Amino acid sequence: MNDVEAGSEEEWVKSGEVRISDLAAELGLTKGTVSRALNGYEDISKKTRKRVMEAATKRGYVPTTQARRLAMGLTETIGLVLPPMPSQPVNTFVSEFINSVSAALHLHGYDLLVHSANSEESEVEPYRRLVQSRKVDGFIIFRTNEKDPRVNYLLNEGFPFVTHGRTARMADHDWFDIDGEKAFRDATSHLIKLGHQRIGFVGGGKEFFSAQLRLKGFRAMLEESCFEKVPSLEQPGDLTGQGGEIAAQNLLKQTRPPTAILCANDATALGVMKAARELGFNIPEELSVIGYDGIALGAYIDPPLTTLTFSIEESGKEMVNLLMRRLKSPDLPVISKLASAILKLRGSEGPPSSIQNKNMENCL
Amino acid sequence: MNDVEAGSEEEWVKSGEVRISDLAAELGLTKGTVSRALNGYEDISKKTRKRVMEAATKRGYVPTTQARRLAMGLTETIGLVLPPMPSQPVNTFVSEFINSVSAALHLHGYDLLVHSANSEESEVEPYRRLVQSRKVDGFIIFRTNEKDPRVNYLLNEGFPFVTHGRTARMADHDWFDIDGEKAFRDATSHLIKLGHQRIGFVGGGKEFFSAQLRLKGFRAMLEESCFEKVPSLEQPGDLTGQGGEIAAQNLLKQTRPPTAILCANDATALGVMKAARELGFNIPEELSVIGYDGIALGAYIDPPLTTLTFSIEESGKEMVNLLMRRLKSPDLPVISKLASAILKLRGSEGPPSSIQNKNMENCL
DNA sequence: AACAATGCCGAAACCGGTTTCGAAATGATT
DNA sequence: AATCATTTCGAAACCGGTTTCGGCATTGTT
Repeated sequence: MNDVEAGSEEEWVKSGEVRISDLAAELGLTKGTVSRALNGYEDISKKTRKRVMEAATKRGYVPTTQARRLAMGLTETIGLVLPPMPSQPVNTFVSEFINSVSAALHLHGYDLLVHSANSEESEVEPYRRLVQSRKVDGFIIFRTNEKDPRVNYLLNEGFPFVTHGRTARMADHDWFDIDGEKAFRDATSHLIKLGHQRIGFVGGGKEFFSAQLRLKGFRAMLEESCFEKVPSLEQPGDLTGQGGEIAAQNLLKQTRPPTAILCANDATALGVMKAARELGFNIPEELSVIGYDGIALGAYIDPPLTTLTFSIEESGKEMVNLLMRRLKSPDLPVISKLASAILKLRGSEGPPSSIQNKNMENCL
Repeated sequence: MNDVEAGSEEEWVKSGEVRISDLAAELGLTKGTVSRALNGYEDISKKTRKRVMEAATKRGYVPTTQARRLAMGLTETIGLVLPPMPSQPVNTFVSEFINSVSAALHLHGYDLLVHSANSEESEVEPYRRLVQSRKVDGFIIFRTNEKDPRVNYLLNEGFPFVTHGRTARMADHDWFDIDGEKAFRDATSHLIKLGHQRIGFVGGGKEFFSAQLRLKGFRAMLEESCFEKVPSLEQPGDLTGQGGEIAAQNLLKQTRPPTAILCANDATALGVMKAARELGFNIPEELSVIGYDGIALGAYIDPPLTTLTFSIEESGKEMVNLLMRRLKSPDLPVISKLASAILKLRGSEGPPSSIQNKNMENCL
């Protein structure tokens, strides 16, 4: 049923042409009274309130947002600054994240202002501008670095925000994060149980705190399982496909290449798989690969990418909850929320082709 | 160089604490004069203007956006409503698009308001709300349908907008689009030159105008090349990976399956490739596959996906240009811009394994 | 020196709401 | 019936800017 057509019934009133003063004049009231009637003040008689409400709906009155915001001294808008995107293979996270954040904000009557970062200027510049011009009441920050200038700026300014991911100053601000450490313990454990003895890891740069935590989980599980440390099996990356390719080449050209590679994210894993193919490694028979992010597309490649996945929708919701709490009561102690990722087996991992020596039992 | 640290120099002034009235009082002027001085009015002496400007920068004065907007009667904000995303495999387009639109808007002093569509309510509801509450001055619409309720609503309302993609009412509104018809003529031509005799096509639903245009280009090139029409080689899809899988099964299980399949987008192509693998078709030896969208990830799969690609950044820029023009002069005639996609060969297509009969020359 | 033309700025209205304060009307109490 | 408490609404200030209009001071003209 298409309810929007040529649209010419009786006296068609263009949306938003009626102001509160019009309504007041029509009802023989002052705009102050009309405002209070509509906003549920107690000092308005039931009869008057009803009259006002009915007139408002009949005339299609909707308060002008700008005026309301000016009067109330708030913007009801949250800012989200997109970090510069160096043509990453998979940005599916971003759009889904924006979508979930926007939806969650909407439930609270807030809007989402999306700003793009200009890679030529300082990272904090967009934040500074938005704060100074008072365009937003708070920020949603994602893809945090350990030392994050954005976080420092906003903390210093006393401006509300929530991060997706932890920072060095995580004790000073609200944050939401996925427990990447536990996730990689799980994934590593899974590979060990499959019989892998040499497991590689491709991380992100040191600046990505979350990638560091994933590395930490990887190491912890290896140590728990009495694996000896092999530094050459830990390769840095940059969370892109290209970085994954380079790292995989470094790993697979070794005399004793790993039989499995854990990747700090799915983009990296795709690069790793590409490099592995080019070097003649069959996946998963000769090389197991596990990613992190759970991008839907991973299910469509060959073999489908086993990955650690989490709910982006939940992330958005939780972050908005934290932020709304902060906006309501700026002086509450900081809180945080840690959600867990689950290992989604899809086929890019399996037992190693030749289990050289089953010495994993001598632990304990 | 981290310029944001503990930040305590002399008298640190919190951003945005100074109002225009403060500035005026400090200078012994009225706020009207200060406002005109800052906004370049001609009736301000050079001396005074300089004084005002210097005081403004020294005190870090930035006008409060809400107040300015209310006074000037515009929002300087453009709305972008995300269509409901049924967990599509590849939404990379969306985030890149948002990024480029946001950047382009910023050059004109405009902000981007991103709104998510609630799948439970009517498609136009978010637009209606944004219009009525006067939160935006115009819209960017993408993923248009041939009969598009959003377009109808906004046209009826006389509200400015630009679409990415054409509609049945394309003569009545500004639009930007990629020439999908030409793109698919090119791709089809490429396959024909490679020697393919039976070419399949997996489209989108009838509601996707752009997918229909791609089909049109496909058909046109076949006809030009004197191919006979084979309806069973044209399969409907839904622009998702799953749709591609189903369509591919329908195509490949035929007694004489096609040796190449053109897909209306990359997500579909991924589904097609997945189904082909499962049915034992080697790509590209036994089946060529070509997609559309140019998602970066296509370069990482095996074989890398040949696709029709275009510049999302250019799309965003052009659309913003069209919209800004419309906002400045609402009564100008509608204009449109058609950009072209280019065929990016990556490896998922090649000559058919057995060139059954070379009868393509008998055309002309 | 008288007068018109500019240059420059103050005063005030305005944008469209919200919120505080006080007064009038009503109802309850003694 | 006089007093007090309550309900209900009007009046006005306010949010922080922009823009129009008018007047004073200065300069230019004859």
